[in-house]
Amino acid sequence: MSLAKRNYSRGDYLYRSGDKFRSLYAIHSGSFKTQVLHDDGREQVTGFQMAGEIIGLDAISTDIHTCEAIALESSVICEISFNRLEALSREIPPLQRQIHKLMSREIVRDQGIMLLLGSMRAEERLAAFLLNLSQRYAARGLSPTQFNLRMSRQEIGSYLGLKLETVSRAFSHFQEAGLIIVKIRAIEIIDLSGLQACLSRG
Amino acid sequence: MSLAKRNYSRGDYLYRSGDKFRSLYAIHSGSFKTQVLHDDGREQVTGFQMAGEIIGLDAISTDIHTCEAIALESSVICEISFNRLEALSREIPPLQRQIHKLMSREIVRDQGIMLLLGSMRAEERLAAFLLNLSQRYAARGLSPTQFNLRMSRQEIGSYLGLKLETVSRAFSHFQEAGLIIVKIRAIEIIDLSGLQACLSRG
DNA sequence: TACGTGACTTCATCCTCATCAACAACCACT
DNA sequence: AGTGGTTGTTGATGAGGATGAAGTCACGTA
Repeated sequence: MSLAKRNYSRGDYLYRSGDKFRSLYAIHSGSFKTQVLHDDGREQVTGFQMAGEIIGLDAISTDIHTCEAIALESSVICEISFNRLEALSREIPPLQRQIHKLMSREIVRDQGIMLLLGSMRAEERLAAFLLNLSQRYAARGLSPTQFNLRMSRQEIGSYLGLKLETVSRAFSHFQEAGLIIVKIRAIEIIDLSGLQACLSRG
Repeated sequence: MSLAKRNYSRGDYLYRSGDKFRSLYAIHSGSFKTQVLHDDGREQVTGFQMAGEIIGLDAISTDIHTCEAIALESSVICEISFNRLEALSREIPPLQRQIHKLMSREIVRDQGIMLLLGSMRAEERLAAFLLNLSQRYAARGLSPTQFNLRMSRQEIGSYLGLKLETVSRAFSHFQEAGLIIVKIRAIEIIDLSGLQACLSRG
């Protein structure tokens, strides 16, 4: 297994749309965003990935990357040769199953975002976003209620289908409502269940 | 390989959210919609599938179906045992590669919809939808410019993140602009490149 | 200290799309 | 034909979020 580690700084591309597909990338530390580009220049952030997650699954389909991945901070990446991974997985059924689960999980995640983009309003989207981050930090043994955002308001907006001003206003509104405390990129969640209620209230 | 064929009528469930995962389903003829449900009752159509396409990939992740699939018309389904498919694919590398491509293609498709939902306006969304259908009918040897919609305005709206009234208006507007002719569910595309222009114009 | 820059917030205004409601077309069943 | 139910069209109105511009804050540099 080729497991070469490589460093990336904020803004570095891990791969670009159109690049030939060779490997999957496991985030060893740090975080990335992935985004797709439209002909007319519009871009849509399709996900934020953090340590322990795998990027590059989109490219298996055509052997060409269809989106691009950019480091949000200093990060370390393990490159995984896909040919070797496929070969290995033929000999190790549990590995095969893991790969399938990994890809399926990505499909389920995307469906959740479609639900969010298709039928939630601005503040529900932001609440869902914060709760998702909270869960993922918790799953890594970090605080689920205090963390620093790695991405800008603009990037959050692109991910959630909103303009950055709307994101900014929703943050302010949550703060006024006593749900969170926002200091630019430092977030403290005061009332987790209040945020959850924000979601189910429709 | 268990390839039992089964018939479904309009409205029949192929599987429901929460069902145990056992098989993938290949659509032999007919068409389906898949949708996810939200706690508060909201639902979001995540895709329309037609003959030759595979449904059920979402369930591999947790062994539980996370969305539901419903027949849009009389349809025939081939059920494919996933355990046997995995076993076979260990012996037939090209099959393994096909499965990976299939799942990756689904991820790419979802990213396209995220782009649509996150950054396009109503008429662009409908144009993208019609062009996508057109391509898929063409790929099946059917007319890319004349076809019958299998789904209601409500279902199109749910898929595109719009209300059915907005969908209806967008259809009327395209017709006034001479791009298409709409007779309820019968669509004729008059000006394909005009529809494409509708997209890139932003 | 002064200046410049980039990221975030706030405000006033405008536009798109959702909402509510009335109506028309079509189907299945009497 | 008559009836009710479902689906689609159209119009008037309003709300949510986009837009554009200006203001604030933190930080780096001279």
